[in-house]
Amino acid sequence: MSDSIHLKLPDGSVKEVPKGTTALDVAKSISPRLADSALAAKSNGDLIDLGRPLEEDSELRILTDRDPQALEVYRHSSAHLLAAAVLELFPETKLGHGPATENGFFYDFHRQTPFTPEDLEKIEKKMQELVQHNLPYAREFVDRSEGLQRFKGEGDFMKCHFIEQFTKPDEKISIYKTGKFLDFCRGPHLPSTGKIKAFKLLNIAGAYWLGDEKNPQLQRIYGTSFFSKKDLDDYLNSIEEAKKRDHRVLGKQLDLFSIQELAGPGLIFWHPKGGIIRKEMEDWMRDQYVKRGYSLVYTPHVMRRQLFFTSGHEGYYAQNFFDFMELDDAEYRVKPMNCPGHILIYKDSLKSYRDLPVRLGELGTVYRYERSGVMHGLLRVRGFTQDDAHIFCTPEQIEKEIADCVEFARDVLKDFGFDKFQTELSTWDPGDRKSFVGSEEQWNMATSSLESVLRKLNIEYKTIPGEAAFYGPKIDIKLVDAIGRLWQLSTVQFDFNLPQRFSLEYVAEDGSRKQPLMVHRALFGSVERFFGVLIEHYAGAFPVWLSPVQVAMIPIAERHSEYAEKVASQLRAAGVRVHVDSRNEKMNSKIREHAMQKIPFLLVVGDKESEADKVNVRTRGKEKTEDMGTAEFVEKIKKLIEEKSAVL
RNA sequence: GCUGGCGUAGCUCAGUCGGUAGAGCAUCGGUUUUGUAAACCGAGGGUCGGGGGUUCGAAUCCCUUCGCCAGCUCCA
Repeated sequence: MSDSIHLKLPDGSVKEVPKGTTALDVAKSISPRLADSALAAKSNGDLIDLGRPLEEDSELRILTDRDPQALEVYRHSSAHLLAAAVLELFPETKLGHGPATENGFFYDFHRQTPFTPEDLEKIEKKMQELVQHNLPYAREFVDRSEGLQRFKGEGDFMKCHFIEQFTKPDEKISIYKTGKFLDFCRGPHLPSTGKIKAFKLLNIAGAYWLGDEKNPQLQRIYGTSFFSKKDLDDYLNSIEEAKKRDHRVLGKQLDLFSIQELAGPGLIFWHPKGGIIRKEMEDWMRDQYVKRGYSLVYTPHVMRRQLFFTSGHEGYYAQNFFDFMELDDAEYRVKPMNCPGHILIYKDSLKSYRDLPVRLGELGTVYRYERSGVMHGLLRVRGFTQDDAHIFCTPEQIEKEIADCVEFARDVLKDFGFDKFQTELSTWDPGDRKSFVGSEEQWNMATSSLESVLRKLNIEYKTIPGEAAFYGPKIDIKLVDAIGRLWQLSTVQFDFNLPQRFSLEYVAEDGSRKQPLMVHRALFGSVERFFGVLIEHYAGAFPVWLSPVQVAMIPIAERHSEYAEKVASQLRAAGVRVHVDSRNEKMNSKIREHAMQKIPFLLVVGDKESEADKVNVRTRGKEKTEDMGTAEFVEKIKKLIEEKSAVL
């Protein structure tokens, strides 16, 4: 039995130290500077407190503010700091839990009277004070029963729940203490509150206890913290930047769409300018349908309720429907999905294997009841149009069909200006038969064909077990927008359910009747949602081909209007959307206005231009204007539109 | 749906202690005819989200309802 242990450091060196040495001791022995900047440590890959005595040989790494992993510890400690400050100010508060999150941290509190925004300021001030006091995050181990008793005595029912949930009866439990605040917590934490340099409380929100809406709601306080004031400011700025891209704000400023209180929430009015963008999106999609061998169909918006009993949707999604209506002694409903309609078209005639694959596509508008609190601009609505298609094919055809769908999806995203994606394969949970229909063979076949497609296309993907639709596995493609946010839009899904429920058939080569496989896919996802993402991605500065107004003509004085009209008609003849602004306003004011409308090209014309058949081009985002022959500009913009160029 | 916040002119917002509503931009009329991001003068515009209540009197206080925002829950 040796009293010393060996610690291997990241530079490869090995230190022999007495048992019980802490990571902080090691840091001190390396340099006082390191000891000062150390925040936590990693021992054999596990995050630990700097002050934790080391008992055995291990690989040790001291974490400072250069390690992203230290930030998680830092934020977790920030959450404890928040809780400590709340207890100082509001001692009667009961505590839930307070983890680090992707962008900060939160802590859940239970309290009779909810926190107000003024409370938030007070709490933040108190946190500042506790940082000044440089309180240690002290860890101790107590007997489970003792710990339970202590929390029970304080009425901390949530802490008791966590102890009972996460520890076994004979275990010692880990407690962290910061000032008056005691937490059942496995850590690790910073050595003391003084290490926290930059934090801000952001907002207060409700959150269900244990995430279950049947439980009472807690008060959740959100905050964030960073290693430096500068990082914090950068983050707060980036929130401000994201706000400027908000499609609801831009939709108003650029007059793209609206939602009308009188008409109802979650229902979109496409204004003329948004309508042009929608037309471009739809034209693109319909052209692609035709090019890729899809057939375009249209199905009714209101259909007999019986259809949805047959499809099974009545049972599974009744809570997501708009209520049905009665007409002539029958019940009808607005469609919440397009699949049953397409199936009726498929079934209307007997199909031969020679007819397959049948690909039926529709820009189909559906209505779904979303709970009142979940609507969000264009991204979560009650009425929307899916670029929906259903493919019916033989087992031999399935892989190619899926591969084509995935490539189609990538082409959509690319043409609309997205070049980064993440792909996910959602599979079933064989243990959860209640949530998934179909046999094990069906699931295995379907999942392996999806996998094989992704492999053949050389697409990296994440598998997410248990996330499949109840009727089959699916491939989801998430796009990454201009500021790095992820959006779920495209989906390619297997469906075992509907072919069975509707007894779909085709006649095989040998004359027997077989059931076709069915693929359900939507690439924009919903036209509304895709539009919302486009607005945010481009911050309203659309590529020329999508811009509602592509060129604004600005005659300098009234006498130049005629020439402006002449240029405009040349542009219109070339298929360009051009607006001539002949208002009695200063040129400067017109430039300002149209620049704020993010119009790609402003053409100023005066005496110089009209005499030489030229235009003065002011390009969005560019400081300098340039003189150009009219014909030259027409060719330039034609080319940009044709190429769907994202740059001007 | 839940917790909290918020609804004032077309838009962005001010409005003190409860005393009958105001600015800028936009709109309309006029003047001006302009060289690269806001010309000047004038006018009109409000059941203060809706309904009810308290009060001599309500944008302001209370109740209720609709909508919006943040988050939770949900998202086939």
